[in-house]
Amino acid sequence: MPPSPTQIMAEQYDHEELERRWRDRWEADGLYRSEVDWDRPKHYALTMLPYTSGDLHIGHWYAMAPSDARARVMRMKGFNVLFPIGFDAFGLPAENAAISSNVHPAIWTWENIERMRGQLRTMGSMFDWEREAISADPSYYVWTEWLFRRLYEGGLAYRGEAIVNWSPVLQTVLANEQVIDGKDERTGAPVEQRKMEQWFFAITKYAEELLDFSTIDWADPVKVMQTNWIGRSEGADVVFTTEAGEEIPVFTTRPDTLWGATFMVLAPEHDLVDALTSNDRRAAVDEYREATGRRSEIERMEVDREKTGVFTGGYAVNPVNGEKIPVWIADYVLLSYGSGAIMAVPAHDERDFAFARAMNLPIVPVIHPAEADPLDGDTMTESYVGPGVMVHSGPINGVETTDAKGRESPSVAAAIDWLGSNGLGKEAVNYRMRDWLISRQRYWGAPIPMLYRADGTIEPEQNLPVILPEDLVVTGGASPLTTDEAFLAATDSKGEPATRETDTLDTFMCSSWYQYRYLSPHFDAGPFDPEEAAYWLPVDVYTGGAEHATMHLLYTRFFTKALRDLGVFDETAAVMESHGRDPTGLFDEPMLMSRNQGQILGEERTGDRLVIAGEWDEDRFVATSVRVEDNAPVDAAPVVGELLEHIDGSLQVATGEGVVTVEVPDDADIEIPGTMAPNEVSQLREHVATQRMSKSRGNVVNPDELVERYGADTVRTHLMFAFDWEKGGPWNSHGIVGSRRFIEDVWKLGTTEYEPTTVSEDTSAALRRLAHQTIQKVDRDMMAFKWNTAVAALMTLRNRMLDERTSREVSTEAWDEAVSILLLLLAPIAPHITEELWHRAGNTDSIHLQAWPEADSVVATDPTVTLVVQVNGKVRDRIEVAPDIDEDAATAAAMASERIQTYLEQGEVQRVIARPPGLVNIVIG
RNA sequence: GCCGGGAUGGCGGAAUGGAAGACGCGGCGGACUCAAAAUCCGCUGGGCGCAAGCCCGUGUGGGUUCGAAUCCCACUCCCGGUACCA
Repeated sequence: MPPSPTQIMAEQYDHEELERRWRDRWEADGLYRSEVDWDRPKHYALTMLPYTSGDLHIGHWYAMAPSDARARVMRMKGFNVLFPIGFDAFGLPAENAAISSNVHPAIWTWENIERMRGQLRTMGSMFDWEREAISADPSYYVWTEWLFRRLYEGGLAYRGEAIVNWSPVLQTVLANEQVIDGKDERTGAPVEQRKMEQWFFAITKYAEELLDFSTIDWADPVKVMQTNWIGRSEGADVVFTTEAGEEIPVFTTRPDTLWGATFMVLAPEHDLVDALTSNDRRAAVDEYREATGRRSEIERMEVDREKTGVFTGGYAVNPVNGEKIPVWIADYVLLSYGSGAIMAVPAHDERDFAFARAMNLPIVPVIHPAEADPLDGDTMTESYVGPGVMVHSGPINGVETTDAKGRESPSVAAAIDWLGSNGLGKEAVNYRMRDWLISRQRYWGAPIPMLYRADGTIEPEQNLPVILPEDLVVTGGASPLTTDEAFLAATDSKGEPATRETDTLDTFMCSSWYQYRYLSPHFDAGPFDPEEAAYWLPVDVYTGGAEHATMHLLYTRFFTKALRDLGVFDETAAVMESHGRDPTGLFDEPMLMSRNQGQILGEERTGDRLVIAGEWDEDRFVATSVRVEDNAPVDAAPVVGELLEHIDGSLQVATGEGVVTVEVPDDADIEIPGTMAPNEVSQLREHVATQRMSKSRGNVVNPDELVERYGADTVRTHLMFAFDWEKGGPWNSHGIVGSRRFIEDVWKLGTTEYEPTTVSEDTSAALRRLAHQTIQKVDRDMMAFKWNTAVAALMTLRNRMLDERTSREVSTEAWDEAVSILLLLLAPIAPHITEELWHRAGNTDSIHLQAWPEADSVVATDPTVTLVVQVNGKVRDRIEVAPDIDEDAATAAAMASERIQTYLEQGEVQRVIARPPGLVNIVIG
């Protein structure tokens, strides 16, 4: 028997040679250059730009490869696609590297970019590198500065006060992550909460508009989180007065309970605390304020925490009834929320109640609960927040109160109206969201282009850019900008000497507008070229980490709205109109659609199994020898188990009976098979739990090694296949072989000749049916960001094709069509191998320039479907029926089923639920 | 604490009111091989049964429904964010 074509040895799949060859070819051909073409529909796909952390890790691939694949599908669907990349290059880690490794932030950053570029290229993504933008490049940050100036001139940037982490030892401000337990992580010195002058953006002016998501398709959880973050609440501003006549404004959502206010609480940092504090209370107040400075905001907001606070000795007058009430300070009141002061109504507020009970303050109920006895302030055990009728409340006595918020509740409406007509307060809306603090007392960031004149006035620098000097040394103390004479010396617009601002900009500002810089990174007449922007804007689909839900994704929305109002898009709108594109609403939001992936965590790793000899010394075990042995039985030595942790020469070992602490003296024998003697304790492998990858944990998965071993196509396919993308999860190094086998099978299918023996029309039709169903499935899933099921559908097609290659019953036409569909659908996911096989099949132009396959719905329709027959909800039979079967016929078929008969005899048929063609449920009783 | 998300075989996951476990990893059995790897074929949620088949099963406890992994209520644990990590 002559060898069948399938038996001919297929050419070896050499991923390395093939992938490199095609990447070079694509680059030489300019395959991924995106240029404005008003005759074609555009698609701007964007993946969050990476921070220049050093090496790309698997998480970057996880974020970018699917994003790239989807952009490729859009391109095959006929869109002119822009898919750019760049680097978020300013930020704290560069300064940390400067301190720990004595390398300048600029050098560290540019070297990292160089390395990351190379790594990104191996991904085979369709990035248009000619649009690369880097936020730390002067050609970029000149426009960051320029935009700051526009916001300042437009009244959206202002100087204000904020509390910062101040390290008295380092004489600088620390990031929250640098503060551990109230201490500086580097020096261990206590950190103070200090009020400082800072620059802010007035994002709260846009709070209302930011609550409107009606024009964008973003993930629901993000919309909910942003809505809660903004935290709109309705109520009233009411002014209390101190005995000295100073005003204490408060915001309250419950102005109807003003008559129940029995005390006030100010944030310990509140400006009036000093004035209110009596001499005999000063020591206690000062001590409490200092203690508060050591607590984080998260700690302070914990509702369940035991309430603390001190009396200032001062009193305020309740404007509604003229009563004198004591003023306290407590850390549960935050300076940054509302006015930093509250009226306390312990009878009807949970936290106020807890505070009043803890401090023995009076509790006066002003709501008579519906359908219950009146409340008694002395005996209540918890605050009452439900509906009822107002009592002891002067003009609003007898008014109903409900669970509704704001004016919806009659009592709140009545109180607001009464306060208004008596000039004691007015209706107000408060937001939890604060203005955006953009000042950083740091070196490695875009300079804030402002000048301080000798007379104390300020003005923006007109000569941009303000270049960040790169000849300074980062010490970890105060920013070197604050002492650099050459940087500080400036000239104002009148030619007078002035001093430069030394704060730099929050890196979130750099990343709030990068989607615009990508359009024309070399454009020097503005932040972006209106000719490009008019065509490409807005971003059609944005993907990135779910961890950016509130901050980055809110900031970038604000930024776009602000730029719109400042007229930055006016010229772009004019260009749009000249091309017949209506710009209405196109600059209200930066990204029309947004979806977010989860995080890839480090792989869980078991520690070495240790066999330890020695003897017990009370509750610890002192080792004479430690041996690594994978399958050692539990009774091989006194202590046998997995190494969990290694701390200062002692080992934590998980044995069958719990965790044992093992002391390992210097003279103990240590034996690790497969390593060179002498062995040391430090060579033992500890257990690593799944958690975020970091260099210090040693659990970073390096994509370079995976690419070298399996090829970029396999790595891309696997990342899209092995996870629920929106969820993420721990990396598992074992599963990738399955994706590699899939790619190898595709190689086999694409490189071996197919020749049928006896063609079966049914088998051919069945393969065609599956191929066209696969088109439907893959198309739907890729559009819906369900990469894993798209790849699974392709694997299913692969499985069937391998079967039919053996059966040889499929016609050549059906076979060739299936191969072509498989390659075209896989091309966006595995761009290299599909390009190679496409060319081997005799095509001369790139597979990535082909049209996305369209399913023939007639070919894809199944001739029969399975009807599930249930009795009382349990599956008892399955019958093949026509897909268009009606209710009566389905019921008849189900009742006629042989297997069902025994069940029908067991009782009366009560009901039949028919959901043709899939299900009939017979309820018997 | 607050806001958002999650929990399904040994593992990653699929199924968003109608067949639980698609697809893949791993495992088990077999073929090929002197042998191993690779590859190929078969099986693979748990239990009972010679079998036909039956029972149980989606973090926990309750509920709605003819029918619940999916909807509702209460809870447990895990992940992300919490305003200077990005």
